[in-house]
Amino acid sequence: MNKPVAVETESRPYHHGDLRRALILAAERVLEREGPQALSLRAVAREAGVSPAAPYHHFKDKSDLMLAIAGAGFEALSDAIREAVASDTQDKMTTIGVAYVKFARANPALYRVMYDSSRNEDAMPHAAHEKDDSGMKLVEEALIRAGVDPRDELGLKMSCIAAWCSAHGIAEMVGFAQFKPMIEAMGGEEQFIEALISRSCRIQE
Amino acid sequence: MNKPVAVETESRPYHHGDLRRALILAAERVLEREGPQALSLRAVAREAGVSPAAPYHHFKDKSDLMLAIAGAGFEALSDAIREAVASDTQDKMTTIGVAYVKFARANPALYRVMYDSSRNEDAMPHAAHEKDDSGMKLVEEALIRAGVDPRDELGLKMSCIAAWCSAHGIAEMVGFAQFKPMIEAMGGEEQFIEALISRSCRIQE
DNA sequence: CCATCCATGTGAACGCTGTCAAGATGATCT
DNA sequence: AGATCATCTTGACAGCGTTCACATGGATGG
Repeated sequence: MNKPVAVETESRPYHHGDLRRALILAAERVLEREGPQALSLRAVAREAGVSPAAPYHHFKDKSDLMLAIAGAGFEALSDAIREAVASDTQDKMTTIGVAYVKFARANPALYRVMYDSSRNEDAMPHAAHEKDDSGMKLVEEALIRAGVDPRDELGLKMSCIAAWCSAHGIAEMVGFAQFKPMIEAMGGEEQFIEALISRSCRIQE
Repeated sequence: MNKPVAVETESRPYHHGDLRRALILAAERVLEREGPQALSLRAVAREAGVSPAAPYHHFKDKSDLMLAIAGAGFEALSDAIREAVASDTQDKMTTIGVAYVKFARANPALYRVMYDSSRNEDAMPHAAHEKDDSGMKLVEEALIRAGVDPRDELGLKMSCIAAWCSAHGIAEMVGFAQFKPMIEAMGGEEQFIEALISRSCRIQE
């Protein structure tokens, strides 16, 4: 009944402990070290120290692996947002938005994987976004605190989605080279992001 | 001594016709027929009826080809926006935004290629976005017409960027499966998009 | 306590990809 | 005409995702 959990970089029994988890961790390592282009199934297996065919006993195919990695990413993102909410600021919506974009900018490769696998359309029924729904809840609360009518369920959800879309768009585009002069004019990326967020996620009455 | 300076509008085809252009057209055909996953250099060459190595005489590498395809896409997008502006509607900003998202939804594979190559960061100096700048101008005009102070250059540009980011975010996320119930609740994708756009791109005074 | 099962590993192979070096082709310029 | 040189082909290489047959060894039941 021995359940070997969390065998990170240490012991390596010839039969692996928890390869599934190890593969996801290895993937994150590869992602950080070499970027999203280099995130091949074989590279992950190599990093984890197993043969290229081994992952197929834990994931249906490559995109299934990516989905798992994305899932871990969404958990981390959710944590980041929760943390941002915990800090006491006045404008919760802006705080959340900035935290979101900052996460994306801090983990660009991971963020890319998260949304690339999300867009696979055919692979969404099992919802890599379950975790993100918790973020959704936080945004709804922030919106209510900001003055949106809590009983207007539809409007609440639409505002939430609109904010999410804006944050995503900003996250993806902040890095564009053509914005560099603009970023300098605003006094740094941080200010640039905050300005965009507060412009986009503002509540309207 | 006729040295045609790599113009893209109407340059003298050298050998067997204008392969460069033919490749871009072939790429768009492949894109429409088989989606962005299938858009390999070899597939494009195959579609154009040349050997896999032929493209290398017209493009530095694959991502260079993608950049050219993306460029054509941005031109088309710019046209779509211009057309939307030409139609007489009251809320120009919403009209532009809806046109933008509709274009992305109508050509999802192309749109993906456009922004994937944009994000390559290292490959941006030669600006696949030149064409999009014309769209930028249109948005600025719409903003001014909507009441933004024309003399506040920085604010104008920031509003423009914010709108662009929102539109991009919406374009990328509308297809997500988890929004399906929401789209139905709004009475169709068209209404859904318009609601999001008008929520995100509204001017604030 | 040993035999057996079966999830989990390996190795080799397939067809695909991007890329390059070397050679063929043929339009253009003196 | 012959020379030049951009263009295109051929053939090769490594790396990719994926599959198959086979090896391994910890858990299970007799």
